Amino acid sequence: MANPKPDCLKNPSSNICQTCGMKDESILCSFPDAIEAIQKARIACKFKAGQVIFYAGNDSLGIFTIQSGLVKLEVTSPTGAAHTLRLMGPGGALGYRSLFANEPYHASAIAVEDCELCFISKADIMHVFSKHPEMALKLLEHVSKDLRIAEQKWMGQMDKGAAERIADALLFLQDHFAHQNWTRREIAQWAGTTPETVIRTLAQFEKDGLIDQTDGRSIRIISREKLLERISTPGL
Amino acid sequence: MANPKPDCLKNPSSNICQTCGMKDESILCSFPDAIEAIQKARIACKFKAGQVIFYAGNDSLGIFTIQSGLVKLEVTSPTGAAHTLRLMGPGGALGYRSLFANEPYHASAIAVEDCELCFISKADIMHVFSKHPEMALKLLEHVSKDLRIAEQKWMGQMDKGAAERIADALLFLQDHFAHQNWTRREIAQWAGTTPETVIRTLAQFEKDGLIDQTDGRSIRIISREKLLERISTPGL
DNA sequence: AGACTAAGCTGATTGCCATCATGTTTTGTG
DNA sequence: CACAAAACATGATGGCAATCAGCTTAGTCT
Repeated sequence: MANPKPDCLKNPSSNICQTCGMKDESILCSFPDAIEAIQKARIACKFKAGQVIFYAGNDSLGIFTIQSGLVKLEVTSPTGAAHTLRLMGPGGALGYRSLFANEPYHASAIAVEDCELCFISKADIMHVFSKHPEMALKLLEHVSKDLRIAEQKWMGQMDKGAAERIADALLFLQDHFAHQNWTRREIAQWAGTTPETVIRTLAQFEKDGLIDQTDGRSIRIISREKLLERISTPGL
Repeated sequence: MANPKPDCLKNPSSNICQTCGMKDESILCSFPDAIEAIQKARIACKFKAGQVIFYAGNDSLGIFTIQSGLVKLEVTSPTGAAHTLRLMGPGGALGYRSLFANEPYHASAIAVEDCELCFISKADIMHVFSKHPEMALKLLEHVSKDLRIAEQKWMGQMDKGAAERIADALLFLQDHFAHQNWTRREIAQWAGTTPETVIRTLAQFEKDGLIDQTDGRSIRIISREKLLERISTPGL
């Protein structure tokens, strides 16, 4: 096969994966029939925290699935501010939007933690699709949900204050990702605000007994209920 | 066939359409083989400006394609502010995201102008898909592009000032939709701001010779170039 | 025509939050 | 251990845009 391979696969830290575990949660593995075909097509690669998996503007050569670790999709505005679009953990995937849209990446993918990925080339994906047409519908469902999530998060940002967005972010990050060491900057990039505002807001939350951050820099949520109250109180 | 039909089809203004013209641009008509099957499944319905085609929270029973007129997808925040998520004209479609995600609508669809739609039930869509698997890939491409557009517009809103977003809106609305009578309110809902701010900004644009609004309420763009300059000037 | 409603327009005010500046603590690396 | 770099924290300032209020114009209906 003469499939193009991303640069990362030529790095010394890469190696061919014959036996890497297949997570059931992965969007590519909903159909048992297709798993074997995908297994054969996978190529493993590893990234350290902070490394860039792909850059906005480049073409998508295939899909990365996440075996372990956390990855963020990030866009940088003309003014230089970075914002986190999506976060993906084990079982998630990267690069599928660009692949299916036949567009270049519109965001860069960056490893938040050390992580292990598997790469599946576009040709291999399409080959599996041709044998298992139901998979396209499954992916369609997945991307359609992504679209709702993006539009909802967007609208949420619009008419909420910074404190509400930060409370939102705290709950979301705790619920969906084990990773405990979120920096104030990372929270800010997810909540669409600045590190200073995050710091001030967290101090206020602590004063109000909603969270506890006396233990180093980690944030412990004391009262989910009160945090939830802060998120949307229509009339007040 | 015992397919569920939306309420609108029971209205007096609805009628069965046997011969309505099929637009080539429609996302459902990329495959000639499938057109005939879809033709048979279509049901026509009409809406007047301001009428609601479906409400957020309801389940998607199928897809509407737009024969003529303009439709907006709108969300209302807990505080009561309305924002326009997407705009669709002739050849566009409605309801497909919810359908494929198997989720309720997350936004309401409202006719901006009088319009003529055609409804195709979920069962009919799926039947066509099963015979033409390539169509699912085409839809996947379409939704993937929607996702990019949503994420890009969102990011654009984040770190642009109101004037930039309004300049953006003016150009976008002129380029993509013939409809000339955008109210200040509609522009505000698209640009993510308030009617007052739109009015003040337009007055400033007029003073600077970018637009002309002496003719009643319509907005004539004098200099696209200068408007574009306002949109993104990174360093300055 | 007159009345009523929606849209357009203007001014004054306020508050939120980004920005800048500065200092402190933590981390991690040779 | 030292030292640099990054993260955390806090204060002061200013600008932008939402909000509220009042008013004018346009459009519609009887």
